Amino acid sequence: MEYLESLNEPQREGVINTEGPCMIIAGAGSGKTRVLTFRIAHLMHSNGVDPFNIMALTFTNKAAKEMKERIEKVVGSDARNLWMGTFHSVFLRILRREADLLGYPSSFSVYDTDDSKTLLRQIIKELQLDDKVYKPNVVFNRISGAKNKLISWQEYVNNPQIRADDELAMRPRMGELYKTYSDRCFKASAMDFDDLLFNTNVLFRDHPEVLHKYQHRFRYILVDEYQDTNYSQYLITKKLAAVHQNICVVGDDAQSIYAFRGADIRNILNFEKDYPDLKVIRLEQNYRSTKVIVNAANSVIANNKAQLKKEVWTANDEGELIELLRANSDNEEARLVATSIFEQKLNHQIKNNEIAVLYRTNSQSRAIEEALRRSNIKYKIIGGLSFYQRKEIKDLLSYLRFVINQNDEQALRRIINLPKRGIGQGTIDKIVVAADQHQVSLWDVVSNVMRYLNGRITNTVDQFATMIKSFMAVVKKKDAYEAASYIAKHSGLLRELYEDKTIEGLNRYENVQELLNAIKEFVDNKEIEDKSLDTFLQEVALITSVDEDTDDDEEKVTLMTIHMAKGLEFKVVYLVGMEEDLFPSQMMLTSREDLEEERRLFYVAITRAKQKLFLSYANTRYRFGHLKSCEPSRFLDEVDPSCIKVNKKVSQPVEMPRQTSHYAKSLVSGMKKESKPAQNNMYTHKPSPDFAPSDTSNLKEGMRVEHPKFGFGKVVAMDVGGASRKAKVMFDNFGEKTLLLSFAKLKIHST
DNA sequence: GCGTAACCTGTTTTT
DNA sequence: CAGGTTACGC
Repeated sequence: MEYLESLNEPQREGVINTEGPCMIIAGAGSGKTRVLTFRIAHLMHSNGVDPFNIMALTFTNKAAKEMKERIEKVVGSDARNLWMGTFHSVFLRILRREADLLGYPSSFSVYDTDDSKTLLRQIIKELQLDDKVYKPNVVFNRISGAKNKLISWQEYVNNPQIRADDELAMRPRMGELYKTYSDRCFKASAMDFDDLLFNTNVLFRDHPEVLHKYQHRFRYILVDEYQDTNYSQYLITKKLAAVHQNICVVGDDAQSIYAFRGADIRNILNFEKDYPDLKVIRLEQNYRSTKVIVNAANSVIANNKAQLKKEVWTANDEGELIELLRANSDNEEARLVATSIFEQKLNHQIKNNEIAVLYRTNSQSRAIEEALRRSNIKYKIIGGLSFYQRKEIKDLLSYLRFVINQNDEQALRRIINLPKRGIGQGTIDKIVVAADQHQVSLWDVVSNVMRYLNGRITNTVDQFATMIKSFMAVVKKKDAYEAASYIAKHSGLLRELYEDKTIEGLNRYENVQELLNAIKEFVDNKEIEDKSLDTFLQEVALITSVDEDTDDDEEKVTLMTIHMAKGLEFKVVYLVGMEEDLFPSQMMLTSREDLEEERRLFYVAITRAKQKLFLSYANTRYRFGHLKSCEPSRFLDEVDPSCIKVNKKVSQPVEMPRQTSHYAKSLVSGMKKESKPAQNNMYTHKPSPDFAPSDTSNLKEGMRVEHPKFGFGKVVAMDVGGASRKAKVMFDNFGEKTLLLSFAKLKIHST
């Protein structure tokens, strides 16, 4: 096998140890994808395994596609028969096939996060609950969290611990919301993202014969990015692998950054317990980055307690030192980055597409964009609002969805008055009431409106129903493209957009055309047999922004969040906004685990760089409309100082905020970092490990409170200016701070 | 039912 | 500050 020649020893082990459970701990840049690719190729090529018997789960559809292409290069077109994709897409496929066992039609809809939250907003309103207490976001996260831990609504309402938690959080009716939400989704023949995994578990639990079928079919199971799987995903793979035990997980605990989405790092930390004869392989040699970058990353991650033992090293050159750019404002930071990029291109012949600017939050992209535009540097932004989340796209998709699945309530509500046809909130309410009274679906009422309602609007509603019925007929006869363009034209959506001559309207029109083009491409694809609209919708449900094709032929600097950068690499990386409260994010500072996840995020950012890393921070930044002073991030202190060079080119003296971190102080005084951290700074206050923020609705002047970062303090004033609820607190060590109460996490200690 | 204007509120990451 | 929501007048 000539491909084995190009691998180092542990990599080869990872490729040829195909039988039995196997865990590959792959440090950043250690050639993980290569090993995975070759492992699959080896299975097929040398061991003669039918690709039909292999399931490979990846983190994004894009990763799956790329890996498939790479495997194809080694073993040929056989690779197409591999089951490869994200957990969501692979099990969506299985669920469609087995849907009737769960009481769903196989054409069920998939609700995205938007649909879910809209539905929750409706339910909260219907139950007459206060949406300030039951914030759709909070409720959604709570339900999502439960589902990811495989807690059904029945178990949820019957669990005294959970009930106590909800009551403590002043949200006693959460279980009811969970139940209603589940009911409504089921009635709408819809599953949300979490349901796809949850219901797969239900399917395997309640239908042993189905589980059995897939257990025997998938003799080899591979899971990439295992550190980012949640309990639900963990159990699916465990069950599927139970018979053959040929499970191979690949991951890096140091790069687990999705706990907020339910990822459980313990899945990888405890993997050994499930499979006592587990073969553990460590890929510790980094082929990607310079020594400086590897050392810096190691020095940072060493601060985390929860991690698997591993030592990443590299035989690469020492490389250039990391540069620290200091700016007085976010705009100046952006200018410094732009200037530096210009210099890199000029002096080191670096191309645009070898450069990335990474940030913690999407909102930080603005300043950078502006500066790059002014410097005539081409750039592209990855992430943010995805194509499939745009209003006009969701509008047309809702039409298509509804024509396929008339139970889809969210889709119906979206399109019934779009474009405006005089069916307003009042009419919709009447329809809902009628449907409820007669115990029929909304579509039953709409399609037989004369039977259930009377009055002026029945005519309009009836016209709408007739239109939908005609669409349903078209879909039966035509392929996806013809059906979709017919619907786009005859629904009036295209006309409305066409008549909008503003630049935005033009854009939207083009976007819809683009969607139609995508459908055309789907129809023209020779590999797909079934060209119905139905099939297209199934494919499209799980497409996300990462998967979208970006015009790579053009040379552009890449701008994205650190999360999006996982799995990518660039010669030169700029990590901007290295400020306390921003990175680590102030929302993540309540527990040690949270801080460790932020630190892993920092680790991911550093290790994206192959040759050169720039870190930057600003002393002031616009945050929610106001200019705020910022302090350098504590993370800067954690980077091995011998890896950093402070950029001397900053002309203006750096104005320091009142509370400066140790690192900032050492910069001012020109001291080396060996000196002790200053007393009374943020490191000295450690919130108790069980720091649970109190409910602050009764917060009053004079109360003594604890803040996870600023420590203890006393409330000196309430409701200071502005519309939002704010409190002014005098902290023992940090002076006076004004905190936004909806946002700040405070623990009340005494009155 | 619809459009406008005043008003409110919030800030993380995304399959 | 900006985007979303509500209230009100037509």
